[in-house]
Amino acid sequence: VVSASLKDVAALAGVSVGTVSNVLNRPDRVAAPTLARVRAAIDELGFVPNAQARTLRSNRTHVLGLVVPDISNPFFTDVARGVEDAAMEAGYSVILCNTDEKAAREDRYLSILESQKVSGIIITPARRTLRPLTRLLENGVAVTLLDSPASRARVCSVSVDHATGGRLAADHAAVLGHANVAWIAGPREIPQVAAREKGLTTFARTHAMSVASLPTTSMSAAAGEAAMRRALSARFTATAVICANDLLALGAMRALRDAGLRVPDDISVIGYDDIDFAASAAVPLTSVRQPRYELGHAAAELVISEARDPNAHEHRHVDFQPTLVVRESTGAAPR
Amino acid sequence: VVSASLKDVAALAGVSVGTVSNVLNRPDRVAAPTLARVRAAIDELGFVPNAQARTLRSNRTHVLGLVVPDISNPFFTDVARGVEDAAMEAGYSVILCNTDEKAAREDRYLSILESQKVSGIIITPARRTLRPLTRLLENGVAVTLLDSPASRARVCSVSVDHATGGRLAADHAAVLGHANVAWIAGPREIPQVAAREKGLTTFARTHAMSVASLPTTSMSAAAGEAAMRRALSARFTATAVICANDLLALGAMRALRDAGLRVPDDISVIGYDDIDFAASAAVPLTSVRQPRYELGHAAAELVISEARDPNAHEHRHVDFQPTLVVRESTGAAPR
DNA sequence: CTGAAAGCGCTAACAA
DNA sequence: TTGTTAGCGCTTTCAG
Repeated sequence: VVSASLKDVAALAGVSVGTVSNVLNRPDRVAAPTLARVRAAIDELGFVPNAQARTLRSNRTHVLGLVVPDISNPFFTDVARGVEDAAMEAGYSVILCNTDEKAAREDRYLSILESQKVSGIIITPARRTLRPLTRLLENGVAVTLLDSPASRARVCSVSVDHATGGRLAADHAAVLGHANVAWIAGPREIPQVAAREKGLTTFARTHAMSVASLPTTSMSAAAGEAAMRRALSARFTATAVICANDLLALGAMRALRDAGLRVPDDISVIGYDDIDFAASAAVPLTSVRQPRYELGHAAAELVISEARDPNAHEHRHVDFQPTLVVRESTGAAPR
Repeated sequence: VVSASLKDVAALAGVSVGTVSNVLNRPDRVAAPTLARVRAAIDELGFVPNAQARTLRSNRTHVLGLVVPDISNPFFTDVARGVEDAAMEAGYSVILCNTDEKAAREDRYLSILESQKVSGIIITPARRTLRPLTRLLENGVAVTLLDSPASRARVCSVSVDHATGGRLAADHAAVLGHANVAWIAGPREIPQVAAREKGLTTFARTHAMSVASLPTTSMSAAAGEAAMRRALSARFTATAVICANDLLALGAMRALRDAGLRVPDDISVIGYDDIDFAASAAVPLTSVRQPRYELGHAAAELVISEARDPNAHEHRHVDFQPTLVVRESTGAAPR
């Protein structure tokens, strides 16, 4: 069996292919009776237009590429849902591309997306440059950057104000009376993390708060646990621990518990991201929330708007504000 | 700017388009010097073949559809990674479709996938029937079912032996001396959950273990916490709690902790899925592991193999075995 | 081994 | 309002 084509529909309805095409694309240009007849034929044959052929001729696909470092990270999963929903609302579909932060994988995927003639790409690039996207941009593919500090002159972007996020965490600790905090930092090469640290330390400098930085090599729970354990084994005077993400915080809480310290009575813990598991941790975690779904949704809207009308389009930069979600892992500083 | 076409390459290399096509698809049929010349031209122009046009003629895409109920669920996230990696290895890309278990969304996506002429679909259907896939199947689209009990006569499938999973959990509890266990059940309509329960109760019947079933309306941590709280407020004699998934287990542990019970000293807890957070919970969770990534990888391999050679293909059913991962949340029954 | 030419399903002029 | 027709970029016979 082979699926019905526009020609088959035309034959069955007793009209020309041009008319069927009009029924599909400009129904207003078609007389009512003809319209009805053609639509009946379409239903009868279960005709679904071939998107490839349509593209070939009209040079417009309804496909987007979403390129992220790691879809198993709950942050990107929720972003992906936002992208997908916005895309579906606009009649677009989404090709998912996972780079694992590997430049080679990214290149491979960009080439596939080019070959698929996607009309837009939403990307958190593996490098800090738009270089690999040059040819796509030249060919008129709409690109929106997702939470990336790469140059924004030629593209739209959506991002979160991570400096504010860092400040929010510090401010919350200050209000609770914590004057000595530890910062479980994550790798400093990650730009989002660097921004959070900046917000935190800037606040601390102007509020008589001392910050002990505990770097880690990854953003995992294991890394957080190890860092906390190491810190506890030396003299440790902080009464609050602020972490670069929730996984680090969950790990840190495990180390604290093993050391016999109670959260929040002995020590407060603050995370970042507000992943779903933050709420269901043994001690529900206070965290800085990023609007992940909204981030993805906005990115898709931007890229679709550019794809639809490249000429009228002006590049925009949407900056989301993080919010503090207070749960049980933070309390007043012990005296 | 518009991207280079095969014709441009042909002109630059001084050969015909047919020869360029051969360089792309059957390089062995081309003389070495010509090959070199054409490849140089390809590089110089940065030529990337147009997949749409290729499809139109050859009627073969290199695109798969992945249709899942909920990509925010870590289970499906990891499955998706498996699919994606297997697809990439074989030169395919993946369109991601999230149904939210809504029939209407599923229909919409299936129509998009048909229109995109994907060569294969991996799906956990929203209904228990293949009906919505009929036309796709008739048109020769390869379909593989993902952990679904829908009819398997006409398609490949991959699944996990959930009855064995239930038995593994029960057996582990029995070995530790637990004779009274509670089962936090989740919604019974979910077939995977029903199978787990069956494995559990079958084991219990033949091993003098009593099972108190605590149904919930969802699979969330909140539901697990509520169920546990409710159970504790009545007389509660179980020394181990087995949960239909890890989220329920994490919620249950929170309720236990609030009630002043220690895990595993006073009561043991077993989860299901072994999501990443199971390991980083406050008390690392003993859980029944499903090979999620492998499931996705295998599904993609099956569907690609069918897509590549539909005639030589025979439908296969790959059944994965779950394994028990023992962590700190289980211990000997208190006496 | 290479070239010429037909045609995949559709859209977009243009003509009627 | 509808029909006719020329391609979109590529693959694939079939000749040479």
